[in-house]
Amino acid sequence: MARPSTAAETPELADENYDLAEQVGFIMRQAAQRHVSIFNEIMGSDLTPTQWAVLARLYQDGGSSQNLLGRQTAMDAATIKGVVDRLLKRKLVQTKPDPEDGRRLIVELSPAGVDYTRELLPKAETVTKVTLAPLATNQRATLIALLKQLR
Amino acid sequence: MARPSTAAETPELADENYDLAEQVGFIMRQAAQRHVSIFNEIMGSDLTPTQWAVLARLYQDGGSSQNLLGRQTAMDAATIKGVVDRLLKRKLVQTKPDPEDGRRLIVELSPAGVDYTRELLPKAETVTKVTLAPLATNQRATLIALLKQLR
DNA sequence: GGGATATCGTTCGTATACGAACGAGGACCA
DNA sequence: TGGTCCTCGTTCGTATACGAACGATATCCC
Repeated sequence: MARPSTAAETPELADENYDLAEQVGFIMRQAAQRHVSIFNEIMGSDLTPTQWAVLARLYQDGGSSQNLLGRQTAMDAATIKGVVDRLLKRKLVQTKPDPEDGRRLIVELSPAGVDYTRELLPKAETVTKVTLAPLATNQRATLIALLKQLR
Repeated sequence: MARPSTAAETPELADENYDLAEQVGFIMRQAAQRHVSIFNEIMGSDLTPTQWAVLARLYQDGGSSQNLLGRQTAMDAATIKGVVDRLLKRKLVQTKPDPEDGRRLIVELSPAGVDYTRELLPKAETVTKVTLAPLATNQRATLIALLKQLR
């Protein structure tokens, strides 16, 4: 490892083997960036990956409370609120109070949201396909299995 | 796949096999979230993963122009500017104009930044270790090799 | 020399991400 | 019944992320 020009010359050899470019976190961030880039190309820039996650989850399993929806799509309460608000503004989603629990807000797809989601499903499948294109078929299953263990 | 309550009943069976929870992008986002969470626990909340990436890169290879530094740490020009600005405010980094190119701003570690980075190196190694802890040794190399193909 | 082209750093706007704090509502038990 | 504790949704502040546009500077090539 090269020394920075301003470094005092007391190299602790024990740490000289740290290479940023070899750390999982850094590599994973780059892979995720490429994925988002592919997503934007294919899905169009008017929908983000997190917004799509919400639509897809609601399409699969119907409405749920806002916080639960956030858990199902890997967003905390503050983040899911912003996403739902933006989907509400576009009328892809609608909300209503939960009659059984005064704290809860039920979020579900609007009819327009259902149509919109259904139209985008083939593109979403393409996103996954293109993202995994550099890998051989058996490698794709391996990668997904390994990533699942890191959740 | 369950139908959303507001869906018209015209299932296109071709798309019924899309499951959000099985898409690489979604799984990768969750794995990245866990990694960041581990990072924050170990490194302390006063430094972010991207800020660390900048410090580590400068420590390894010395100063470089701001945009090049961004490329090396996987950030675009707008993002790297914000990160450098915040590191400047903490005096972990210093800048100077490039005498050979009037457009360039050279960014390098300050002496305090060198010390700070060197102290954190062992913790950074721990972050990688803990992140990969759920995997067997041979699986770790496999995962990294696969992720590298997705950049 | 000078014009076309490219790069550099900056700024703006929008969208995640998430910690922290808050009030309202619900569950539980003494 | 009343108190304690938890969950829910909301808001604030900070930090990535990145597209788009801009002016300043370099480079290339006729």
